Amino acid sequence: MGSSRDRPIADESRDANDADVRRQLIDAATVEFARNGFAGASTRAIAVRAGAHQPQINYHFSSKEALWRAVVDDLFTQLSSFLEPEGTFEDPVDEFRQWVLGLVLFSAERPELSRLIMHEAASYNDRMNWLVDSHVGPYLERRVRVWSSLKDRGLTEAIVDEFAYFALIGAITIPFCLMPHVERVHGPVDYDRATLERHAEGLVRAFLPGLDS
Amino acid sequence: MGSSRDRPIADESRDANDADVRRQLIDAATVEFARNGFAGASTRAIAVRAGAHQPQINYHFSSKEALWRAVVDDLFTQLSSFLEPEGTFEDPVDEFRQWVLGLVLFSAERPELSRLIMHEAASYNDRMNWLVDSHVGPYLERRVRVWSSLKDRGLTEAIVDEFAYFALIGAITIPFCLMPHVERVHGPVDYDRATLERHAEGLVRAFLPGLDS
DNA sequence: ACGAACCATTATCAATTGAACAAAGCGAGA
DNA sequence: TCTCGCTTTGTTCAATTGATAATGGTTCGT
Repeated sequence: MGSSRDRPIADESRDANDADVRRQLIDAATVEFARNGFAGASTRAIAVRAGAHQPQINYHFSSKEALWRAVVDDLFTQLSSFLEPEGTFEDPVDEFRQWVLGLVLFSAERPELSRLIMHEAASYNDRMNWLVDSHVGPYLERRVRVWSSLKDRGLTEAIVDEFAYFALIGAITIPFCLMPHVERVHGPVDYDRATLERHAEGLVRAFLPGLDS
Repeated sequence: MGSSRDRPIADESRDANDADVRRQLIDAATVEFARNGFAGASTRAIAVRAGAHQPQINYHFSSKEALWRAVVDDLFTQLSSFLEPEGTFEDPVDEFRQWVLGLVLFSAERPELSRLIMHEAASYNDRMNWLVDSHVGPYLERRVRVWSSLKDRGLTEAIVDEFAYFALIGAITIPFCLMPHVERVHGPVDYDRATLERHAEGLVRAFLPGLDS
């Protein structure tokens, strides 16, 4: 254990250390939580992956739960950078299209967020309540409103309204959520920007047949 | 469902007891595994929910893992009863439509299967390997073949091929997988057969715009 | 140079986990 | 009635969990 293999810091890093451990811990926790869920991820496994020691988790974050929330905060920050403009659209179709594309690109790059949510979303626990209250809630309401607006224009597919948003979320994220399986079936897949854009546009047209371009 | 939940054996049950404990344990484990994942579900919580004792799990099943596999076997048995005909179709469109409807109806009644899979599918572990090898594998290949067949006829939406099946699976199951959230947003939803049929048809037409009925 | 604040590191805690074991209960057949 | 096989029940174990305490070292302000 005492070897230099698991040493957390390189010799050159003097003060980079400060926030660096936090960063390493968050990145490691993102992987572990996304793979194994909250209960399945142990703080020791996270620490090993981060090249740190287990008590450092309780030092830099107050608890395992707080680390989990920090991971989610971090992922949603990254997500928002993919959905940047957000609200500057006049045409709901443009907004819808931009949102689908942004979510596709984000899910391809960071499938961890969807995986993390899927682990918690099967029931209502404290973590899920926090997630809905502090992140998903208002965001989701806006999406529902855009969908209503599109429906009023007669553009939407005849999917049951209550399910439309979640069906779309599923269609967008599940292929990336289950990427190991996609590749098991189809072999390695490459996600050039062009392919992802084509995919996003396909989904838009599937859910908005009224566009009939 | 069982009326006497907190009692392991009803007084009347003489030999019904034999397989009854197995049944109770599987039902309880289905709930616990679906809610909390494999790691998050404890054998003690399962036993309490089943009105049984924790060591009975290792007696009737050899291990927690074996119980999990029994749960999955049970759920797939129920699924197959929803997708009954399976292979008697000449027209791939009929087969596709029947499959979507079956999966919608099943997911509405037993969202546990999708939830259970979502918990495991984020990475490849022993459980996921077993699940793919013994249940999902050939089933999935058939779906991919049907999709190819539909694509050859120019019926499919221009979704990236490798993602089509998984996007559809996501669109079908996620609304039921995340039912607590659907109801949090839209209030209680009722799943009359008619509504579910309408929903399934909407999804079919979304992914097969070539039908343009 | 001194001490204070910060952080890494080791060791250890109580609680919970899945599993194992032994003994008792119980029904059926000889 | 007695015995045998299956099941239940109570207890216990080793391992793992998240968290804390204690110690040591480094950096910076004064």
